[in-house]
Amino acid sequence: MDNNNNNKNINNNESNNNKDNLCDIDDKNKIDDENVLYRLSLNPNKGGLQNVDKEKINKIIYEVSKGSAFFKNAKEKEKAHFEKIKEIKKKYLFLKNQPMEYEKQQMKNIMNKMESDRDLSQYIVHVDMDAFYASVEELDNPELKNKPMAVGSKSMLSTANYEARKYGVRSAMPGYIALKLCKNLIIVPTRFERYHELSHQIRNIIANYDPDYCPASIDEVYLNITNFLNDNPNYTPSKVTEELREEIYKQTRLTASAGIAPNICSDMNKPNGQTELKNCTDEILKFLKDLPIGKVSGIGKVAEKTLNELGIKTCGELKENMVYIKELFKPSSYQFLLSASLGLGRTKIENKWKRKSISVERTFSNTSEIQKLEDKLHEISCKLANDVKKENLKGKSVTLKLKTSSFEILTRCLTISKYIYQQEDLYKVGKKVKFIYIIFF
Amino acid sequence: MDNNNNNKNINNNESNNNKDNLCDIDDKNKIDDENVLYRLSLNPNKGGLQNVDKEKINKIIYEVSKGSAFFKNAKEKEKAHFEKIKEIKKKYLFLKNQPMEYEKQQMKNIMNKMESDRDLSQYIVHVDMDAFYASVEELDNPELKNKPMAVGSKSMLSTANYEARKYGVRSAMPGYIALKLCKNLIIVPTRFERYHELSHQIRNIIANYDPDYCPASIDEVYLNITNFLNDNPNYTPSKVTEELREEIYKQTRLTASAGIAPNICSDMNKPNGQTELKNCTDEILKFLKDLPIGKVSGIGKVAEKTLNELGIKTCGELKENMVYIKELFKPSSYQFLLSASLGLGRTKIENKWKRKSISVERTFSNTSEIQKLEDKLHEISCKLANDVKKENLKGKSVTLKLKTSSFEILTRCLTISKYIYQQEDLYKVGKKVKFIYIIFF
DNA sequence: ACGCACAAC
DNA sequence: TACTGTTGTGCGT
DNA sequence: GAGCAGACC
DNA sequence: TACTGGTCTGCTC
Ligand SMILES: Nc1ncnc2c1ncn2[C@H]1C[C@H](O)[C@@H](COP(=O)(O)OP(=O)(O)OP(=O)(O)O)O1
Ligand SMILES: Nc1ncnc2c1ncn2[C@H]1C[C@H](O)[C@@H](COP(=O)(O)OP(=O)(O)OP(=O)(O)O)O1
Ligand SMILES: [Mg+2]
Ligand SMILES: [Mg+2]
Ligand SMILES: [Mg+2]
Ligand SMILES: [Mg+2]
Repeated sequence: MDNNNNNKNINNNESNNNKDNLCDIDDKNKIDDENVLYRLSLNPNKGGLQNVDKEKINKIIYEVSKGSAFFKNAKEKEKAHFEKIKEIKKKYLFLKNQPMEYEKQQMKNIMNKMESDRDLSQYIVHVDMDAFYASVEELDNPELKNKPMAVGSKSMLSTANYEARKYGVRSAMPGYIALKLCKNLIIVPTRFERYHELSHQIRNIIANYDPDYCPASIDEVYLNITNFLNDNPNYTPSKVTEELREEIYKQTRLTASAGIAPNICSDMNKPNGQTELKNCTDEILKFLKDLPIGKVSGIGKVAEKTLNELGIKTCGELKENMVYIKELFKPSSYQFLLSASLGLGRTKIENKWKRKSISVERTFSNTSEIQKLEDKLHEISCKLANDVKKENLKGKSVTLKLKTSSFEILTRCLTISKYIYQQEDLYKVGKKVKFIYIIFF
Repeated sequence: MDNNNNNKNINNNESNNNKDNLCDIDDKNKIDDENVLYRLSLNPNKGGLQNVDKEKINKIIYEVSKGSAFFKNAKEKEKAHFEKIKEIKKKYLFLKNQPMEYEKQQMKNIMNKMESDRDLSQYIVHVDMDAFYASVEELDNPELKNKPMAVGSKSMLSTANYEARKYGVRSAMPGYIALKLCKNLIIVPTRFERYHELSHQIRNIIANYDPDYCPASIDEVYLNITNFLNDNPNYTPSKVTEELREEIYKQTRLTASAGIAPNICSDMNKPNGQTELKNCTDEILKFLKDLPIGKVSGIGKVAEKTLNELGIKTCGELKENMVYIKELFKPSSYQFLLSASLGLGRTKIENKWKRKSISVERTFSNTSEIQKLEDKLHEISCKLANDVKKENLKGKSVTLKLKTSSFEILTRCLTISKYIYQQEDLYKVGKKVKFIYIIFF
């Protein structure tokens, strides 16, 4: 499920790939390892605790990662992104030297219009469970409590409890690296069914406050408590949220955090906390003023770096620079950033989620044996057919994804005339797809 | 060594690949297996005996081969060739309906000119050893005599003795197929050094008759006995040739056959025979009249089929059709066919052979493991470096050849700035070369 | 329609 | 020894 | 310069 | 079970 469809790709700028022959001599197309590191876990803006020794942790991560194929791939990606940034910067510097008086006035008008359209009538709450998988594991095995623990395997962790986060252990961190950061880390295997069970339980609780709640992921929900507040005049938004979280805790012994605000960080007071942003423009803008842009959901590490390179580090700075952003980014990205800079989250919650795709993927150790690849194709086609059957689905576009040992990701897609759903058909279409592979280099 | 540089590729016609959208409805692009078989050994025009049960042999070959990857490949090749033939035929039919009076007169003039330029003053002899490798093996192991025997392995035979040829066993036939044709066939492994030894011995004998003899391959030589005849007036060309063959036999106990004629089949009287074509236009043309075109060195199975499809089966017919051939084939092919139709072989023998390329190739069982391919690359680079060293060579263009399990042949070439010759360099360049490979289909 | 880079959890 | 798996977005071609 | 089909032994 | 290995030519792009 993915009801988080706000803006999954805002990295769309106007750098038209005019590879300029005239370019700085000492540019040299080299990317320092340091500039790659930000892609390898530990973004302080994203999930995790603050008070950790960032320097030390990054050093360890770097020592473990450097030279690896994964690191090399990150470096390649970084190099490509660096080129894009160069283009944007150039345009930005040019624009900065323009008066842009008309555009500035225009931007003011746009913002004023949006401001006047701001819907302050709705009370939206965003609830997100704390260290969800890890907390469920602690629930089922209390011995794990107060010990650094993470869910996943030595290859990859899904999440870590807050004890482990003190050491820098995070979601999407390989377990063997996490162990370097915290040698006492306990790694427990994933049990999806159990997490889904509790996820349902939690949603049922939330339904009492808004039957039209909108699940955003396995551990989070958006709900609109405006109706509830009208029906229960003695409640305040904060009180509703407290009660809701308390109710979750009572029934599941799991803690949740919440944000009372349109689309604004519910993780300000994590874990087991909540933050209210009054439905009031001034307070929202004050909150945003110094909020690092990377905190905004939809701005990932790449977009964050792009903006940082333009000198934009906070949402306040973003707002100030929207005149330029309008010129530098494609319309949809600009629109998203504009909304973000004004703190305009959705005030309408829709829960009519309809699946658009279904997929199975497996990572396996490097091989050059076609037979092994075919075996894998068979394996995933079986699982996929099974999953498809469960939901009575059918599809007519099949994408085969291949990740090389250098972490390059290739996809090949084939759209066929009739809908299919059976394993044999999926496998057959998968086999039809061709990957071009280069031998030797 | 290859001093046989007459015409190694005459399959160059004027079919400009105009793939016509308008084409016979029942054409269907299908090639019957029967039309593929001619590519799989047993071309009666080429080496071998005549009086064999061609039908039966072809049936056995077909039964063993059909369905194999090799056969499928031959079929693909045939399909492509079929398209070419279609184009040529279409043009041919068009031309046949033209008066072509000017062209016919022009052709007569050309032929008359060539005829008057014909050099009948030189006596050229072409000596070719009988079943060379096999005869050497019989020489060294007389037990093999009078038994069907071939040289090579179960995978591939280089040649067969005349006893084996009665069963249809031929050069370039896989040993395991040959065994189906002749279950008592003895297959002995190849011993190149030994054949080369005898080859030298034979050449030394020939040098007595023409010190400027020209080796055309390991077992054959062109020599010009004109000087010898002048110096020894009591000899006739036939007598010289007989003496020469007798001398070879005396000194090596190996039989040779010979043709006394400019470039005309020395295998008319194989084995252990000789044929003289008088230096006289009429006799030459009479000989050519009914000679199947496939007998001509330079006309392989593909060119033979092309011509056959035009109704041209003999050199006589070829001569009659040269007006059309001139239009249908590219200049160099036309030139070659014209000379062939008139029986104009080279009357100048050159022995200034200079190597143009040197290569090593190995066939191995199918693999999709890069490591194995790299190992093979290493192996052949070692052998190549060794061979290169022996002749003190160096080169700056490296071609890597890859044969797939479906017998598709791919080559990739890389020309570098400086000359190389060491194994390490050869290997390195080989590794630089890239093959594009398609996974799954 | 396809392939890619990014994003979130 | 070892860097996930699922869903979705927007853009360029 | 590069890649392919065809040829010969 | 299994369809070679070495050298060269001409065409096309
Ligand atoms: N990169 C990932 N890969 C796989 N599973 C993930 C990943 N990130 C998160 N998950 C899973 C495990 C998490 O417990 C669950 C919810 O994610 P999320 O809410 O972002 O973090 P969390 O609930 O573990 O901690 P937090 O207290 O920060 O919310 O989704
Ligand atoms: N296709 C081949 N592959 C590898 N080696 C070959 C091939 N054809 C011939 N040879 C080798 C083995 C032969 O004995 C030698 C001389 O070839 P060639 O003169 O054509 O046949 P031959 O000498 O075996 O019989 P013939 O009596 O017909 O001349 O070259
Ligand atoms: Mg959470
Ligand atoms: Mg979450
Ligand atoms: Mg011979
Ligand atoms: Mg020969």
